[in-house]
Amino acid sequence: MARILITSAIPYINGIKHLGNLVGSQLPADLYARYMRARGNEVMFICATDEHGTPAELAAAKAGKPVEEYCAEMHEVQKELAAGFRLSFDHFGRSSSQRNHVLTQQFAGKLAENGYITEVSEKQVYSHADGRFLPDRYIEGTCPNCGYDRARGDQCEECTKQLDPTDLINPRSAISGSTDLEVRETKHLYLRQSAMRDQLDQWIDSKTDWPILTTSIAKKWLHDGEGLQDRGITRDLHWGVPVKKGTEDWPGMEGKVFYVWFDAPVEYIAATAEWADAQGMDESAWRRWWRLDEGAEDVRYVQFMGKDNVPFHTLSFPATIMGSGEPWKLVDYIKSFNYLNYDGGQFSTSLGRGVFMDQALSILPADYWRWWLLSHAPENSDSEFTWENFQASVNKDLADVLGNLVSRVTKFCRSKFGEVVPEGGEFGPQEAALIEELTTRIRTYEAHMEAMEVRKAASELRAIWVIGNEYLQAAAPWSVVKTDPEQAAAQVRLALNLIRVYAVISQPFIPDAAAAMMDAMGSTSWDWPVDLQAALQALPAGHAFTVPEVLFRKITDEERAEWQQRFSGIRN
RNA sequence: GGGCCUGUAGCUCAAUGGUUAGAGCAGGGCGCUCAUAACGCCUUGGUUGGGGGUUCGAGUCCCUCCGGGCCUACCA
Repeated sequence: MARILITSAIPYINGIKHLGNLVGSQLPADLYARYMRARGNEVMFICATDEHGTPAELAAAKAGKPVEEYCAEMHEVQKELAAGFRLSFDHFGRSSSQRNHVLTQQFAGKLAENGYITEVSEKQVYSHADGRFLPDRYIEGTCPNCGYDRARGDQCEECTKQLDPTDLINPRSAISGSTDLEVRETKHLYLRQSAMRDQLDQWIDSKTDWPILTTSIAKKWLHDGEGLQDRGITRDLHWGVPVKKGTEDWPGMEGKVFYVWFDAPVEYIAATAEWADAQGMDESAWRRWWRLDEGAEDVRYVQFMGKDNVPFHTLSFPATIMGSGEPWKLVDYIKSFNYLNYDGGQFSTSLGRGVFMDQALSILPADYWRWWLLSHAPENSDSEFTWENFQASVNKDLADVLGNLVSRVTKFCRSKFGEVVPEGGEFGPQEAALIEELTTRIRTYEAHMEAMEVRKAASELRAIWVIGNEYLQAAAPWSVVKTDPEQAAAQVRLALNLIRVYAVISQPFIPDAAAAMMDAMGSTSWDWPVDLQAALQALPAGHAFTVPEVLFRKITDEERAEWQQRFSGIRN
């Protein structure tokens, strides 16, 4: 039994996430966590809301609420939705927690002690009307290069030229539109990532089994231009972790907070501590997952994220850990994903284009979405959601192949033998062949799951379901029963046991349907079918079962057309 | 501009440089009647984006052109 620490990139607090966000981190992380638990490993699966930063403050202001209150509410909303999608976090924390404040400040203190923090005095734009410093991209103006009048302070989206906010002609606040701006001198802390470049480079080089997507992004940042740059880790905001050197005040940093990307990854650790607190456990309960000197030596740590998060997880956060000089657990494997597009374009939170988590659950159960999203996960390149594809995949895979199999087996048994596992007959060559083929395929499925090859695992699982139908067709108990009821009984007994095995191995993908299958089989035995021969005898002759409700109803053409229309434009 | 990823059947995707490029869906044919008009079997379908090169051998490696996407460090 291994110990596996799994974290999903933490979703930002300012609204409900869309399906692209879900499939890029939380959902595959959940698949892996569920599989690893099913195999008997000790798993710690952590996620949280990422609550700090300018966008959170603006979203709260827009909602007319204090930012603390806004975040608390949105955290509950996201927590509920995660539960709705059956995301099996051991803890869903908050980056605004006291645990995170303390840990973030401790890391900063250690980094300062070890000489990895420098103070830099710089000029930033302050907006009197907004009462805040403005991040570069919150300043708009006319591009000096191409004349585009909505260029942002960091880059002109029209001509792609990199800009400095002071380059803009007629600059204004993107928040209020105010032109009452002032360049002010302000002091910030920088993390000296450049000083750790070689160490990070060697560390990345040692990760030869990581996805290309992960390592190529890291390499680019390490070697591009003058190499890895130092990074500002403080901001002039109110909402965040106050800048402190451990537990001490940081002279000159009064009123400033740490940059959200400095405190967000630390929340992985803090959320584990929050978990221990919620369980009423002591410090050692969470430290054994994170401290190499307190039991984490044998932990395997896997992170899941979309490609936009890769630089922070391959460079900034490891630099924070390495620079602390303390024995914190570094990530062992980073599984990163490309983007999911929506029907010919991008999902858009601002335009309300695409399907969002709450909307998805309002029209269909979680398993439908889980199955489609995971079986089409954007692992090698961006992939695309279309309603036609969704309807076809879900109807065929879930309703026809799996759902109908359960239905035909249970209903046939009920009509010929009653609602108990029938007695009599023996397994013959046909059954032996089935068991052999299934064993091979289950081993392949396990290998794909171990390797986090999500689409391949889904494809193999589907093939395993198909074999059940092939067997029934070949065995034809509905014919055999007329001449040899004992033989038909043995065939049906096998098929019923197959349903229980399918519930066990399908559970990581479709937990609700799996539970319904297990429940219908009157069993609570979720043991993984390491020995399939034995697993197919778990339900003995005479064992009672029930015929379940239809597991997956089909999506009609009318529904598909209506949803296609409803989610094409502006979110209501 | 630079870097990276990607282009394979109508659609979604496979294929350590090594037989005749494979699956699922869709299309066509046959079978079955237990089942959610479900299932099974057979089958049509390819100049692997274009061109050039390396090699005994290229979907795979190199060059070039074309298309799609991402990143480019103060949104997170």
